[in-house]
Amino acid sequence: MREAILDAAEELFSANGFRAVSMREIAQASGANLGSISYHFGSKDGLLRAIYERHSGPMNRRRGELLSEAQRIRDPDDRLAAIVRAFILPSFSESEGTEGGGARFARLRAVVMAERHEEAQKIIAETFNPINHAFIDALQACLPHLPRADIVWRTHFLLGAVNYTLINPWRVTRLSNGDAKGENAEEALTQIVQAAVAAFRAPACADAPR
Amino acid sequence: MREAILDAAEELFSANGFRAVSMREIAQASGANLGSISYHFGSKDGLLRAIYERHSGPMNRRRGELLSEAQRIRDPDDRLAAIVRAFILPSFSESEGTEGGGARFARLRAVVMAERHEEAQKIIAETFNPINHAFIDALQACLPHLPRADIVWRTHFLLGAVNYTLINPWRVTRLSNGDAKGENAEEALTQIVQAAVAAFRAPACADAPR
DNA sequence: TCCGAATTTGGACGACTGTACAAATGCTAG
DNA sequence: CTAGCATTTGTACAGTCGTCCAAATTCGGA
Repeated sequence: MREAILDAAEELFSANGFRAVSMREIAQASGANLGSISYHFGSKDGLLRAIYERHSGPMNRRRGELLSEAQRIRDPDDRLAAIVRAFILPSFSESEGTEGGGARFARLRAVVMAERHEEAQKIIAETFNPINHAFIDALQACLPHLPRADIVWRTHFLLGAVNYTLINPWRVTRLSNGDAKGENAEEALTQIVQAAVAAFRAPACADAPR
Repeated sequence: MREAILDAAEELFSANGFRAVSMREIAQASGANLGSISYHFGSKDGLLRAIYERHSGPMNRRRGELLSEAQRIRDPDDRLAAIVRAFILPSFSESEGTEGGGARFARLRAVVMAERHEEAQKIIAETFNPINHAFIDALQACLPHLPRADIVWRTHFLLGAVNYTLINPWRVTRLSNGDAKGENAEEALTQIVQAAVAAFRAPACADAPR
């Protein structure tokens, strides 16, 4: 039952946000009793924490593997693209870790992050800061001329683009009159990698003419 | 009093999200009575709509001016940078329209957008689609070789980067150990323009090698 | 089979939510 | 001054919320 609750909660949170979903909705969707959720997770925050704990391990392991795989590439240009891809791939892949949906968990993180929920902010920082720094280091190695601050800014933008796409997949579809398909993970991935690599290759901000 | 309520609601919504803020908090923060809010705006959704109506006019007029100003630039490269700047400048400028805070309203939009609130989604689409298309057209004129779908994708990423920065200004500060300052609007603006211009100049995705 | 631990159940709790409305007040035009 | 409209006030309502708990149930090992 514990797993069913986690599944349902994850699905509902990722679709509607943390605050908007009630414990009773989760209970109904999972077929569990309201009290059972309290029994297993103590509180609503505890439930959220459990969701994070279920995913963060496998996800970060996966990202670590992809990163070190990418770092083995000799050519710096190819390497840069591979690192960017490794950085965001798990957020778009359907199956990951425990069960079907690294994308679902990524969408959950994006939505919860936007809600500025204190507990979540803390969990996210704890869980993702180390691996984020590893990626920044890898990018710095590809772009030795670039100040670290600029790299941080651009990874930040990259994450923002990913999150925005995950939160509103249909937006790009509607804005292009169906020409671009935002719900297509493959297309989103190639588009974002293409754009991000170019952004990383841009000259440093300090060097830019005003 | 009406104005005070709008001010307080805007501040609270932009800081904590729509659902997380109660009518009573708004009443207390604005010094108004709970019933007065219902009297002036009918409902909580009505209040949100009033906030949008207060800002969207001046903001879109401003963006339109900045856009046509940018479009007068001859050199396509300079023009591209100017258009990108015009696209996002109102989201970072402190004073705009009625009173102090285009940034506040932009943050509100970002937060509310992430909450997937139906009413808000509708208002945003109505209000911002036309001007968004105008910007896409202007970008297309700078980049005639690029498929329109790619341009839509990249403006989408641009918006995601802007929103993410507005929602979590401190993130980039913490991630760079204070080297980059996310709360500094000036710095954020130059960094994002630099990155976005490079992204727009990237070759089309269809032409990219796999 | 039976005991004890783990889990599920249904209901209750107080706190909080958005909304509605009559009564009181403020204010302006005649 | 006063009639009439605009606004504010206080309160009540019907729900929903997260949390808690005693009783009932399930289940695995001795």
